[in-house]
Amino acid sequence: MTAISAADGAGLTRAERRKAETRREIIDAAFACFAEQGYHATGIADIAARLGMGHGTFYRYFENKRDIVEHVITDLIDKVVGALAAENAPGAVHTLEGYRAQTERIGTALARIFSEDPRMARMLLLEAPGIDQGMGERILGFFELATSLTASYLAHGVELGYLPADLDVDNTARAINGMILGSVLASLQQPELDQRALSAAIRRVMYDGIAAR
Amino acid sequence: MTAISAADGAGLTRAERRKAETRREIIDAAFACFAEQGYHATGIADIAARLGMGHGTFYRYFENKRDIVEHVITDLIDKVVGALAAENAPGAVHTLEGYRAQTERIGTALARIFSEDPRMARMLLLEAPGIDQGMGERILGFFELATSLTASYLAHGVELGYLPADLDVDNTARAINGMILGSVLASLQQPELDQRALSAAIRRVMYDGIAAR
DNA sequence: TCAGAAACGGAATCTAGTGTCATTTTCGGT
DNA sequence: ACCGAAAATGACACTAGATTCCGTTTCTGA
Repeated sequence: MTAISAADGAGLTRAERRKAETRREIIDAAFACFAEQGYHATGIADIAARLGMGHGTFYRYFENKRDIVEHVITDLIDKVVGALAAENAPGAVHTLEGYRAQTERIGTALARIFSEDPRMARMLLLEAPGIDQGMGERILGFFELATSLTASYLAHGVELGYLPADLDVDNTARAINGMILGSVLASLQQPELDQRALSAAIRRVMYDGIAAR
Repeated sequence: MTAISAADGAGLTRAERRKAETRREIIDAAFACFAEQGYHATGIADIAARLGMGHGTFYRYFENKRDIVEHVITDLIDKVVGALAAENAPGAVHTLEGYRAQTERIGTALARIFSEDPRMARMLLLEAPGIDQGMGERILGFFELATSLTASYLAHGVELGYLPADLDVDNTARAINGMILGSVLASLQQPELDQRALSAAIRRVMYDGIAAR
């Protein structure tokens, strides 16, 4: 019990730190494989090969294939949630103008995170739901979470009066999140698409509707 | 050459008609299996068993697993496209009021078709994209198609002046279709959800925006 | 430098499905 | 009722991967 808990980083042995690092590398490699070839089409051997390790080694770090994909997805969801949380909270704004600016920030943040690495959207939207029942539920649950977050933004606006009192908060939240989802999908099929314009179109619909004034 | 081309139905032998019927049954059974257990989790044997036939028989009607799922998806897409086509064409309307009514009809038709059989949405949105690269493209292509259809509706409105001249037709179409997609997803996780209210919320966003007047 | 422990690697094992085929059953016509 | 053709069947051969195992290598600490 010599080197244990040297309090560097977080009280980890050198070995433990290296192990964590390898796990990280495996998660990244697995993400790359899954996103590029698809979950079912990639074997454990592919993941190991990408790191130049024997595939037996893989099992020293993760239980099985299902285990690794679980970690990959958790990782991605955390990233998205983190990006959203980084923008200010529902209650941080008090006027329609402020709210509009906030939605713009959020939209920009999402657009950046997704267009910066298209594999992320591919994995989350195209691959993950079809992995198995459980993963499908998990992705749906994530949407659900996003909906309630958006709903709380809207509810705040209704309370302060800069959004109409009779707004159907939950369903409107679903509609808004749908637009965002649609833009992510659009960027999947046309990566060169102008995200800024798309995001602007969404805000215009949100605030003005489409009718001619 | 006795019974050939008796011109009943469409010039088919009795045997041919029965064969077509069996194909239909297999497609339906396959759809049920794929939607309920997932594509990768269902074997040909499952599909055959559901019809009480030997799995060798399956191969007398379809090439292989990929072949059958292709047919299943084609079938579903045709159904959706059919439901959309049944509503009147982009050019059938000449006022904002008419357009609003048309969107309401379309929304209702979609809501009905999807809530009438939740497996359809499950299959199209959760299962299909992850089957393989090609199927993923196909689903994305379907969204693309939907986008251009919506865009043509919008373009028509801009031309006649009941929609604003500077409307970003393509991106707005993406936003609108996103809302629809969002509502289908929402109904997947909460089947009891009030589609009518959700659809109304979408139209309200579309026409009025969310700002307090 | 050495002994024991932990990490590796990849051959070997196991399992699950796919797709084939020789055999049996059913069908349609006479 | 009988015959050849067509359809159905399910045992079987094969393959692709996932997971396990154990001999080998690399580390760690003294």
